Amino acid sequence: MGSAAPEIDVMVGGQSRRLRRGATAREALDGQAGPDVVAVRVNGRLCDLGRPLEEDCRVEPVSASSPEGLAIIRHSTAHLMAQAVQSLFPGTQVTIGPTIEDGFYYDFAPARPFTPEDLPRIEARMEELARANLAVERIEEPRAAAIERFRRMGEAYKVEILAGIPEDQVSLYRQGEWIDLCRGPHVPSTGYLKAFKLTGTAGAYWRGDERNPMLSRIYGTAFAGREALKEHLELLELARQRDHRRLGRELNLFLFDPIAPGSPFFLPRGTVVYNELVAYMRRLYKRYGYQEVITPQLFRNEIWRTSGHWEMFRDNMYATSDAEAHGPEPEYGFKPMNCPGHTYIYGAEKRSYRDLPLRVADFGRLHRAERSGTLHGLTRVRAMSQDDAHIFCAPEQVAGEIDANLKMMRDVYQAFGFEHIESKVGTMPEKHLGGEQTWRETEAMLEQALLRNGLSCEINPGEGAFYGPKIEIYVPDALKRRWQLATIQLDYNMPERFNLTYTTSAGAEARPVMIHRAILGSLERFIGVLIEHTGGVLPFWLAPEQVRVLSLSEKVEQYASEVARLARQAGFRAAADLRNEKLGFKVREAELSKVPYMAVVGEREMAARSVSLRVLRGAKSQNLALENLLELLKNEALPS
RNA sequence: GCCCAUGUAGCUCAGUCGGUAGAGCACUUCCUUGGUAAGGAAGAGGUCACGGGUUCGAUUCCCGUCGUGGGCUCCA
Repeated sequence: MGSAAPEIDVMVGGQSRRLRRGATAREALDGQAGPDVVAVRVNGRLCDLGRPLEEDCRVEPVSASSPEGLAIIRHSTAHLMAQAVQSLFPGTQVTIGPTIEDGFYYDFAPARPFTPEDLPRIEARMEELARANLAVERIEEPRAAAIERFRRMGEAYKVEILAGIPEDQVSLYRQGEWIDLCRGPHVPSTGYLKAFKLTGTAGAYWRGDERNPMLSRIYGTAFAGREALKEHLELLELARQRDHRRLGRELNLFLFDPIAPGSPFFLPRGTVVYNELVAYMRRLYKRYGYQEVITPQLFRNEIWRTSGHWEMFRDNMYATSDAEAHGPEPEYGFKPMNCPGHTYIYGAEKRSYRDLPLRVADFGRLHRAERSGTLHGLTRVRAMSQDDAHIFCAPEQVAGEIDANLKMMRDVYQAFGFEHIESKVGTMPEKHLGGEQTWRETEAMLEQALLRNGLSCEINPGEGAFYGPKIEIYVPDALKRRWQLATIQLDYNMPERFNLTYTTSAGAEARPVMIHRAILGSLERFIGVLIEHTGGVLPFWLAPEQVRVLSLSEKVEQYASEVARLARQAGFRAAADLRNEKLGFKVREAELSKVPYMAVVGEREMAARSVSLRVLRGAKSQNLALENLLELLKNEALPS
């Protein structure tokens, strides 16, 4: 093009303006940039407010409360934190500091790791720097110059990052004396950062690789205003109160003891929930044509060698020997999955196409040697059961089976009130069996299945199982945290390794396909998620105690016992609280134990053979004749 | 497994600048027989996670082990 014209056309808010070339985005907005505008989009690309405009373009303001604006605020707050850290702890190197879902972090290589006590100091320095309202200035310079600059500053990690950047020109951001390599954009000055909070410290490997040095990470969050920050912190507090580990103890559902790390003890109440979930799945299995089996816990290692677990999954397995063992090598492995065992059931008979699809379900107990640092309540355990099943089918039946599974999954999640599920396809991991060709084909089949069923389909690279790609279903709980529960995995390897065959209608020998699937996932994790989703207020059909009869005085003890007995005889889990306590006390305890129905009986009720029924979290009570009470309970729906 | 923090009664937590510990709730007994979220009193309950070290003396300081919590990594 020829020599640049001195003026350019800039579209702002639907109006075109002539501006001199090199005018800043802020000038283009001309007063439309209120105090909550933190950046702009120039032809759709996010830029600093101070960005000079070099050609005809469209400029739109980005407000602090928009998702992009919020991300910019958080990113700038990460910089502010790094500046504070380096001024308080000279010699600390910076590495990276991205924004994350509800905040940001910055990883440092400090002289000593940070502790929680350091956070208030850092926060105070951040406040100072924000009050100083330092201008945030973008600098562009050649990559070589930047490398030299950071080398002189002693920032080895930044030099390493720069070495991996392909562009010749890089951007830096300066606020006060402090400077950092960054793509931007950022807020115009530190005074824009008004609402932030440092939330924790953690160790984190450089570039997420455990072979690299451990860095020291500080997490924080930031919002456009103090009000939004406060709301966020309140949500965190709410999440803390709903923590399933806390509720599990308070509601007497389960306990953990150091005697068996990562392995829950389900107490009588928790066991009711557990068993009701299994009963529910069994009803679905009947409808969807599954057969349940019980298989061994401990297998000779031969099975794990054949399945590939010995090669791919050994780190996660417990092994043992029996009394006759001679060498030091363990001869048996506890099953971490049910699939290899199920291949023996398949292979125990000569199979024909008429047997397929063969759907084999198993609630068997699994053990996995999870690393100690990963254990977390019920959501990450070493001993668990899954609503596991393996479908052996002909290749042409795969699509139909996956569809049926996705349908069953929807039934289940609807029953628990989980909405807005998210689905992904986990693709070939580094450690895998089989050829890449098959992997790519089966990955495509799963993607198509999701799309066909109107589900979203993100790719989760390298997250498949070692024997095949998988559909992962994530469910958000009431506090918008996402958990992976269901999975559908497509496997062409296991049938091959165990040499499974069937006779086709044409009389030929063919190889079946194996589909591994679970809907609740592990019962342990599901119960944990369900507790957090419901805050411990489980649906009636899962409630460990469905009705509690509260006696008002000794005079009605017998009648109270009778009411509870009648409810039990009608098939409900009911108990009578006959203790020598006031009614208010008993009501409080029943409320805290989340019992769905409280039947209060005093002398009036005894005389009328009725109860005064109080519903959990309902202040009002209602007088009901005994028959009507039982009728009401019977109408409490089971999930379809 | 790695980094940081942490471990005191069943639970939630005080406390001991080194001289072997305390509250509330829960539990037991007694009094109270009470109408919809805590009636009163008394009692019992702890090798201060475990193992070493320093010290006249360690629950307290140091080291290690185990557990737990927040992350990293891994995964249902």
